[in-house]
Amino acid sequence: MVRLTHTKIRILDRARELLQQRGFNGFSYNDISSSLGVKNAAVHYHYSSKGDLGLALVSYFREFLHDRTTHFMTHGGSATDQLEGFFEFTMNECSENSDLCPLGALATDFDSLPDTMKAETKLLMQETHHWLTRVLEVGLAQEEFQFLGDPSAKSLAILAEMQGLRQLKRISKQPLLRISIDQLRAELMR
Amino acid sequence: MVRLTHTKIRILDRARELLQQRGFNGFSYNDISSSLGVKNAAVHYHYSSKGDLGLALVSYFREFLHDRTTHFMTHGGSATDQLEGFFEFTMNECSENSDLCPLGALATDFDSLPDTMKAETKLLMQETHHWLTRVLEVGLAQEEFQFLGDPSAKSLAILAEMQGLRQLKRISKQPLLRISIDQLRAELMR
DNA sequence: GCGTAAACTTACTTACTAGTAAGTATTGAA
DNA sequence: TTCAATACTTACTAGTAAGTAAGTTTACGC
Repeated sequence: MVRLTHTKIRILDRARELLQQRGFNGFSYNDISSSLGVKNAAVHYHYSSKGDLGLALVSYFREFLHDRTTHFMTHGGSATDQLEGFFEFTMNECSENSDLCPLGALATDFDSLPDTMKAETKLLMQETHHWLTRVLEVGLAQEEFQFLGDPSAKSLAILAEMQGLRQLKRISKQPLLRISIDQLRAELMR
Repeated sequence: MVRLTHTKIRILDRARELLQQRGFNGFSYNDISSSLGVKNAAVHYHYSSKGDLGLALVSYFREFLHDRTTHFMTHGGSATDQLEGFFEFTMNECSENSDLCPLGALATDFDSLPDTMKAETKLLMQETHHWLTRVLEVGLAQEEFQFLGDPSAKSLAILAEMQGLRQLKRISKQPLLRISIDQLRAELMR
């Protein structure tokens, strides 16, 4: 018999893929189970309701963000490195299979999400916003960046632009991100 | 007996509301019929399939865009007026009930849309992009605007930012749009 | 080898989805 | 006055959604 113990991890990863491809209301327990070769009830065994699964998903995104940014947030570092890392990550995730930004995928279905998921999604957004704001603040202080307005507003604008571009890319099927990131870099960097 | 002849129009308008609130896969024929006080089959009478309804919806958005921009596209005019009209419309639509941008609402569910809807959505995006690009071109030539990069890339960035902001606003429940539009204006206008 | 817990499957339920077939009321034209 | 089209309703279908109860297999500690 082959090992099955990592089923929970596989479920979460498949759910993540499906979320970023179809939105939270766009996939079912059956979509997950059939592609993993297990039964519907196996998914319910690990995540008793779809709300539980969704909550675990958003928590995963929060942890991922935390892991990637915690060193910068506690010890500082180059703002350019952080921003370039963000751009690179976004472009990789987007080019592979046109995955949506998690926040973008959750936003459309936001009204129908259970309250626990809403709260967790709000935290994910706040933390993402907070991190990028900090990057811009540091970049401004270290004279790596230049921009008008305050860092909080500018970081939100950048996040919104990336999120929107990843969605528009699915409609137009063209590599919109490369050009827009180049332009953003040109505007931001001295 | 009260007049019912305008049922088709009411169906389309309610479907538009639901699309911008929940996405295309987030509402059912029953959601429409029950809130209009008619039966499920009445919706099917006017729009035989959900794909038909969706196609009519996207066509409606295209017509709306065309009506609002045709004078500028054929006779020219002030680029600032066009841009301010766009900002004002976006802010009104967004503040009323946190409606999503149509393209944003369609993007998440894009993969599952019927081909006819995909094609029509692509046209809506192209036409929106083409209009805003023209506005930026004219604004640049008339020295109303200033920005880096080419107008096509910049207009896409603006559209993506607006779309993303309207989504993020639902998560944070805060008036993000006003600040971001102010900032965009400050960057763009001389 | 025995008991127990973890990790499932089988087989089901209830609710809701898009969609349809057949019937009914209303309207306007010939 | 009849005919036919329009605009529906009633009553249904097949498919799929999330969720559950009860049984089965596997691994491990004792």
